[in-house]
Amino acid sequence: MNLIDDTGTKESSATRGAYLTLRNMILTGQLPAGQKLKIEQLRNVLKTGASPVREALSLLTSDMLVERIDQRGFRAAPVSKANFEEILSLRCTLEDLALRQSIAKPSASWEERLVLTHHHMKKAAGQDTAVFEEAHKIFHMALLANSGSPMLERYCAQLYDLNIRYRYLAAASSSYKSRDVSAEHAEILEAAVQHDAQAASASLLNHYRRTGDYLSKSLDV
Amino acid sequence: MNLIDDTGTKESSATRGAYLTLRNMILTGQLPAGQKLKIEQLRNVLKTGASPVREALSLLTSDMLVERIDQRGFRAAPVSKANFEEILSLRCTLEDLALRQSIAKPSASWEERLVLTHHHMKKAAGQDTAVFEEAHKIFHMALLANSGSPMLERYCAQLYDLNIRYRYLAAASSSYKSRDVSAEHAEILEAAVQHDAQAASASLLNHYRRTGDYLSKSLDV
DNA sequence: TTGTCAATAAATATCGATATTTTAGAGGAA
DNA sequence: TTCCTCTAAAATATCGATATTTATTGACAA
Repeated sequence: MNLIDDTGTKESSATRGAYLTLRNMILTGQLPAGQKLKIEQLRNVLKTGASPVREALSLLTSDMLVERIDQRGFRAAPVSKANFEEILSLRCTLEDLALRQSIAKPSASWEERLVLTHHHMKKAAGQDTAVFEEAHKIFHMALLANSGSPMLERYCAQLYDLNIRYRYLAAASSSYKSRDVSAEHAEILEAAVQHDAQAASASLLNHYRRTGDYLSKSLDV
Repeated sequence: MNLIDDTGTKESSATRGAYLTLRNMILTGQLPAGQKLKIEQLRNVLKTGASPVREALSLLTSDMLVERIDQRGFRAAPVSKANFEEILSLRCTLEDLALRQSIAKPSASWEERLVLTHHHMKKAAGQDTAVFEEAHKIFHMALLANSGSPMLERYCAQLYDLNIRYRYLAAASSSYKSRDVSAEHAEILEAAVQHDAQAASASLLNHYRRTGDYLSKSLDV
């Protein structure tokens, strides 16, 4: 969950620490797509034994961030335009569903959380990319958090992360310039607290598709 | 994939063997829901070291068949009526989508595969439960296999497995008597090869929901 | 030059042992 | 009794070493 936690608090376990660090490295592109992930090499980077590393890689396999090739080790999952478009399309379907379910039986505490996380995200806007990304994810997940379907939310979170990876990828290329999306966020929030499922869903999908087009272009280059 | 493969061919790796065996044991209820999964105990059952066992359990975590409690080991994922209904609902949404996408741009080889797997399933009807279950899954996954979205298919396969677990659970209880579903299968196949997305989807969802009601009742007892 | 095969090097997968953490239970004080 | 606290037992998490498997290199034959 916490994107930047290497030194800070005492890691609960070596495996969990390795998992979080590796995941972060793959999402941000520090470990490039397709790269071979050698145990010995990662042992040095993470300063831990082979078992935690292997376990962390196994966990990342189910997040679809790492591929396991039997008897031949692990590699960072490859990226492609087709994969990106698949993620975008699935995300639109599943988040639309989760958002509508969340709005269908709204609760006061959920709405309060929405307002709060939106506020945090706005405050984080000026800061470091990683800090904003974290707040951005929390806001978007909060939108879906009242769906009553934990598995659906899990799928959405997974797809969200996979998408982030493409954002970092585009940011590294020159053609991508981050656009201002704060108005779009405000629009989604407003519709959600008004319990207007139709408008909320439309704003959310518009938000994703516009970013998607943007990223898609930078993948062509 | 192969539900019954303990002794047969040389296991490619200890981890993979442990993964397949454990998965099967959880799906069929040999390892009851919620049960603590002790490494030492599984080591004896699987006749392998602690590392492969731990890795297999990590992989099963992402299949949502095993829960990991940090520093406190693993346990078989619990079952509940709410969880069952969530699976059913998600399954209907996602398989509906995948089936429609498959039919949207049909290919000859896909249709041939449908007919073939349906035939195999019919032949397996009289045989052992495990054999039929395997064929049944292959037929249902074949229906979705032309969606062009590997991730969507993966989610569907995952949800399918989670559902199987409840079928075994119900079979163990007295109130559940397996009903005849061959007519329903034939109906789905027919609509699919006719490229009638509307009818195929309706039949598929009907098939799932009827089984769902059936299972749901047996969970009440 | 190209292709094949054997020997070597590298990397993975696995094991056995150990340190650390959690759980269970006994004993005692309020 | 009920609630702590402390200790012993059990189980997890992790390490270091080894066996297996895969990849690489270089010699030799076509």
